[in-house]
Parts: sequence; C-alpha cells; structure tokens
Amino acid sequence: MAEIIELTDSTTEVRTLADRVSGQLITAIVRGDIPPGQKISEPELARTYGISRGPLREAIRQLEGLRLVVRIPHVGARVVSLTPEELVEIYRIREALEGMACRLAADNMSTDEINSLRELLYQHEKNIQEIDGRAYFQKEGDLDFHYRIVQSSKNTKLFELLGGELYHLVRMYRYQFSVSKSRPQRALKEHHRILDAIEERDGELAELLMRRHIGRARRNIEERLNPANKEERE
Amino acid sequence: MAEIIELTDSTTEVRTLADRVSGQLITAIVRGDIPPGQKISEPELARTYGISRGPLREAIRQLEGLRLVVRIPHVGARVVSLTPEELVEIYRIREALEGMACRLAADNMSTDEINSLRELLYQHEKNIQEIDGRAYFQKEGDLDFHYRIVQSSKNTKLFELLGGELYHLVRMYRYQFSVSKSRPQRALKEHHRILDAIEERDGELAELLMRRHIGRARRNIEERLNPANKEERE
DNA sequence: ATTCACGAGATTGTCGACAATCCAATAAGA
DNA sequence: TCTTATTGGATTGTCGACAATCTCGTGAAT
Repeated sequence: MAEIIELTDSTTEVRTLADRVSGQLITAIVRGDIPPGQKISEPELARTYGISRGPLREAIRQLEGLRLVVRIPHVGARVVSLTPEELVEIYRIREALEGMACRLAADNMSTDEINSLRELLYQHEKNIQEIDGRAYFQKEGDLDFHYRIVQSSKNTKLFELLGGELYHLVRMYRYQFSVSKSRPQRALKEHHRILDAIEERDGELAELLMRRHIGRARRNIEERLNPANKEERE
Repeated sequence: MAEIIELTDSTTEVRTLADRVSGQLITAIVRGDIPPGQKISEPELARTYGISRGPLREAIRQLEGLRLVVRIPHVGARVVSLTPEELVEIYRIREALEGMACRLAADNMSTDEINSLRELLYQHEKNIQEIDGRAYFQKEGDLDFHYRIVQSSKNTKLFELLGGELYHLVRMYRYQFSVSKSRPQRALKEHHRILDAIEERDGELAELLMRRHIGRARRNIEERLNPANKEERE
C-alpha cells in the first residue's frame, strides 16, 4: 500500500536538495496541501523548506515538465488546475491506455505478481468491511491496483506515462472532490474480475473489463459535474 | 509544415534564458546534434549558449521532466537512449492513443481543418514526386499529419501527451535510424484514407485505419531490428 | 599482473547578491 | 467619479563564487 510513495515522496536520503524538494512538492500538491491554482511563491517556499531559491527553482521546472505546475515568465508558477472537462479527458486516456495495459498484463504478469495482487484485493476487502461507508484506504488502494497492473504490463514507457504525470493528476483530483468514494464494494468486485481474466490469460476480456471499469468511473464524474443529462442507457 | 516548431524551438522572443535554452536543447536532441546517451556537460553547454549555469540547469531539469534526459545526482545528465524495445513500446502506445484521437477527430474536426489537412497531403504528394526516393520532407510531413489529427481531436490532455514527450521521442528516433524512409507513397495513401473516414464522420473506421497505419510502421521497425522472425501472416 | 588506495582535477550542487520585470497603491487629470 | 500615470515594493531572472562530490590516473602492495 505504501510502495507507491517511492515514486513521489522520499523520506529516503536523496542526494540533492532539488530532488528532495521536488518530491515533497509533488506530495504536497497531490494531497491538496497546495491547492490547484495556487500561486507558488519562491521566497516563501524557500523559507519553508529551508533552502535557497536555486534548487527550488529547479524543482519547479521539473514539475513543469511533469505538467503539475504552469509557469508564466516573470509572473510565477501556479499549481495546475484542471477543468472538469480535462479530468474527463484524462479518464478517456486511461481507458485506452489501461485497457491496453491489461491486455499486455494478461501475457506478461507472473503468477507471483498475480497472487500478490490478489492478496492486496483481500486486504482491501477487509478495509472496506472495517470502515464500511467511509472507504478511505480504498481511495489510494484503488490506484494501487491500477498501478500494479500497469507495472505488470512490462511496458516501460506505458508505466512511465501512467505511473507518472497521469497518475499524479488522478491522485490529486481524488483528494480534491473525492471521486468514487461511493461504490467501493462494486469497484472491488470489478477488480477481482479483471484479475480473474488476467489469471486466465484472457487479454481481450481483461482489456474489455478494465475499459468498462474506468468508463464507469468516468461517467460517475460526468454525472457529478453535470447532473442534468443522464443519457446513459445501456 | 512549420507550425510544429512553436512547441519546441522558438526563434520567437522568449522571455527567459532557461526557456530559450530548453527549446534549443530539445531541437538539438531531436535532430541528433546531441546524440542519445551523450553526457550533457554543464560548463561546456553554458559556454556554447553563452549563459550561466543557473538557467541551464533549470532547462535540464525541465527536459528531465519531459523524459528527454536522464539525470544521476552528482554525476550528470545524459540524453535519453531508447532501447529498440522501448521504441516499439512507444509505437504500441501511439496505436492506442492515436487510434482514439482519430475517433474523436471524426466527431470534432471542423471542415476547415479537414480541407487544410487535405491540402497538406497534396503538398506532400508533390514533394514525394519531386524528390522521389529520398523522402526527406515526408519524414517530418508524416508527423505533421499525425500532429494535426491529434490537435483536431480537441482533447487537450491527449494533445499534450502525444504532442509533447512522445512526439519528441518519435521525431528523435526518426532522425536516428531513419525509420520508414521507405514506402512514402503507401503511407500517403493511408493518410488519405484516414482523412476520408474522418470527413465522412466515421470514427470507428478512422480509428481502425490509424491503428493499422501505425501498426504497420511498428512491424516495419520490428523487422529491421530482428530480421529473423517474420511471423506476420494475416 | 591485478587490485586497491589515494589525491589532483574537474564537475555538480548550493548559496547570496544584483538586475530586470511585474504588480498594486497612490496620485493626477479629465 | 472614472480613467490613466507613476512610483515604490515585491517577485522573478541571472550571475559568479564557493562547497561537496565524483572521476580517473598514479603508484604501492599483494
């Protein structure tokens, strides 16, 4: 559940200040400590982290490359602020990409990885039963599941994309307006089905199920944003 | 044909040194002036571009975020060097993403955009006939076509992804071992067919054709890398 | 001959100061 | 009162210098 962190945060001894601050900034942004749209003041942040502006600026530039902040020359950097439409766009991209990841995972996932992931799902189940309604762990847990699938696709570039910028943005907006805090049991069941398909090495089915899974989440968001048009029959 | 540049290079007056150098570095890397795997020496580059190391380091950090360079603390930065497998991976991603872009473009592309793109294809045709075998313009021209399609999908995030890091990497490796310098006429015909489908607002067909189109390019690469196994019947 | 230790040189990382630019509050004019 | 200049303050951009770390060649020991 915690191994995702190593991509973003790093309590671990990182060699350079810029790297450390970069990680700290990412987690700060993802969990909403620095909310979307907020200006990033260099002097202030430098003081907060106890470093000079040099490394801080490098960290900001890196986040810009990851599209987590937007910079305007001589004006300053802001935390990226997605429009609801863009969030939906991201889910469409995930649909395509994670669907593909599932198809690949069905071929390339080792039985060890499968068993370990199944274990994770059982743990999620326990968490859900314990705290029931408020599926707090499930929030990150869901992403954990997706993260592992992508990892097991063994497609490096795909992993970089989905595990990088896209992943951060999704996490960020989950903390924001807590998407899909509803339906944790149903999502869990879907996860099991997806893993079933992978276990049976049925890539086509795995892809289909994942696309549906993410598609449902997407429609969930769309409804929340625009409760008027409910033209989803079928 | 040239409007792609504005994303990467910038003869235009950019406000800050780091931004300008960042753009110059990107084009330098893409056209192979700085080959993959080569170390990026800060003192040397600073001298070359006539700036101090501060802005240069910021530019490098940004390229790191775009995954065009890889950095090791206290050792230095190198231009990313894709393995042949990774290049194939990228083409698989493009298959999924640009297929989706085509489906969206069929719905969202304006008739003006369609006409303009058709015009571009005619121009490519002329270029091919003129210089025949050595399809030099076609190389960038092909990417131009794909770039415009993605642009017309009207999916901002998709455009950022494909028009950003993925696009740069593909361009880079085209200059490298010049992929698909063969079959320019065939590719052109495929482009026309794709545009036909979009014009008829047949998203499903457009997606199918684009996936095939990129898939062929991918197999082209795979063959070149491993001429042994030619198991593509069907 | 091979391995290991060491030190000189070069490179990367960090800092504080200065210059350029922007922003907002105030003041002047219509 | 509203609009437009102006100016002071703050923020961003750039630089050169210093500290920390690595690299690589030299030489000693096994």
